[in-house]
Amino acid sequence: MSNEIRVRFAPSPTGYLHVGSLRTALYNYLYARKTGGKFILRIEDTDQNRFVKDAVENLLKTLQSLNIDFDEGPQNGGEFGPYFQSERTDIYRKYVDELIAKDAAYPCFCTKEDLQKMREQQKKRGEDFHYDGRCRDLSTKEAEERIANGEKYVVRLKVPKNGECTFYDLVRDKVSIPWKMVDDQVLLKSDGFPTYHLANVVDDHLMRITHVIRGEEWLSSVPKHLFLYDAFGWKPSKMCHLPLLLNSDKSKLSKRQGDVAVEDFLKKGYLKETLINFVALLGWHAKGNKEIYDLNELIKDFSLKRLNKSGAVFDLDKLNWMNKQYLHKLDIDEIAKRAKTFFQEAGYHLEKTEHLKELVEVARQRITTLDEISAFAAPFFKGLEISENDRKILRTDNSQILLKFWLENIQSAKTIDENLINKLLKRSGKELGIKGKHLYPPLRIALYGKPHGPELPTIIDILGKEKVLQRLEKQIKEK
RNA sequence: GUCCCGUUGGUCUAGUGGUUAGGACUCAGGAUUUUCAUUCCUGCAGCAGGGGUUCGACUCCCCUACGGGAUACCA
Repeated sequence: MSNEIRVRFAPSPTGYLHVGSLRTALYNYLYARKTGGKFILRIEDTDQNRFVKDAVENLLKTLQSLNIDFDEGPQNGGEFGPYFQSERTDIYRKYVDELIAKDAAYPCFCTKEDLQKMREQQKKRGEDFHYDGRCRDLSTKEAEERIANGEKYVVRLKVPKNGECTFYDLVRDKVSIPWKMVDDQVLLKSDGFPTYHLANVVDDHLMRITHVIRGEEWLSSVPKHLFLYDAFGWKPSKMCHLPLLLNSDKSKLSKRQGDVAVEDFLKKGYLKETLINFVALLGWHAKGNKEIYDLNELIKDFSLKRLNKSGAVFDLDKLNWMNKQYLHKLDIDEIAKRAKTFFQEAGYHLEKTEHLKELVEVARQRITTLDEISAFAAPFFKGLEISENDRKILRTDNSQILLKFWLENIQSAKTIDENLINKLLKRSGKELGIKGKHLYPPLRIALYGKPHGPELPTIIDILGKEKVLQRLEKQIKEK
């Protein structure tokens, strides 16, 4: 049991699930499932200024809808809770005291104004900002007195002044960072909440996290964390820093350049299978050329050893291609079920379910995202919007003869099926001398509103006899 | 600025001390299809640059360039 792998996804609830976060969550999940370990969700809500209502609910809902589930976390509990950091402040307090006692941290009484002044002076001298350590060597007595007097304070990390911190990252191997680049970071804020650095280390230890798998933006904070582990006398988790997800200009993937929220992609009709598959391949790849993976296959093939080192551009073109793959591939009933939401949103109702299925089948071949299905299906539900150019085609003598012929024959037909339609198509050629581009486009325009689209038998079947007759009649009258 | 990390076609990537550097997306052309879509075929295009090490480097080492990240009482 003691060598069980335990990994965590530790988002801060800022309102929505970022696709980068999804990938981080996914890799953690895959690693846990691959190794038979545990996957833990921990909410990093230590910033009271960034509190967003319902953010946690949204997060859980989104992850759930992608079938990523946790072994421990806010919803299912676990023996290492609570899993909200905001409910663990007493714990952090205790460990901060321990750090101070061990001379690894110190109280700092500098105010925001003091820091601002410090910043300005350093800027004048052309230096970059760092805390100058003026409270670092206050005597214990003085510090205790000032605290007793009710002075506001924070607790800072007492980082070494010289040397460098060397560690091994599972993705990047050996990394060295000089201590002089590491600031006396605040660990405990004046509101009593911890900063990320403290909470993260304390919780990862207490929750027995064996592998920290997170974004590369944390790489340069690792020395602070290792310093804390060391001060506490704890064994650090293994570090694994993932390459970043990038905008097409190669900057860190951000909201400014398009959608980054998983829920937005879902709303737009990207399938969960696509999202999982696509994001999994941004920074990881198994040997070989396989690139369509379902969740189980990912679990089977996943390995931290095959993580990439360099950032990956989130390419919409390829996402679209992959979504089409899944639209074609997934079970038709499943697609139909999911399409219902979009039909409902558009206010479309089909009486016969077999027609729904038929419609979804032709639609899935021609759309990129599922939300396009309502526009694709519109001609079956609403009045047709025919372009002026297409109307001209309908008004030709040729078209009028053709439409009348079809109207009469369908009117008198007992059953209308593919067989009949094909016969009529042939007879149109033989008896009327109308074929090819004089045959198909006018019929399709009259019935579907556009010269391009599904096969005629399909259109006619979904429409039903009554609507077919109405539409043919209308174009004959409107000549 | 400083520190850290990275660099195989436009994008995602496979790959080896000796390969015609492989696949996918995109794009272009073609075939099939009544149309559209699908599918299939073909094509365009790549090891950032310079030094080493080596009989031989895309592959190992160093430098440069470029890109990104970090430099908060945010995570």
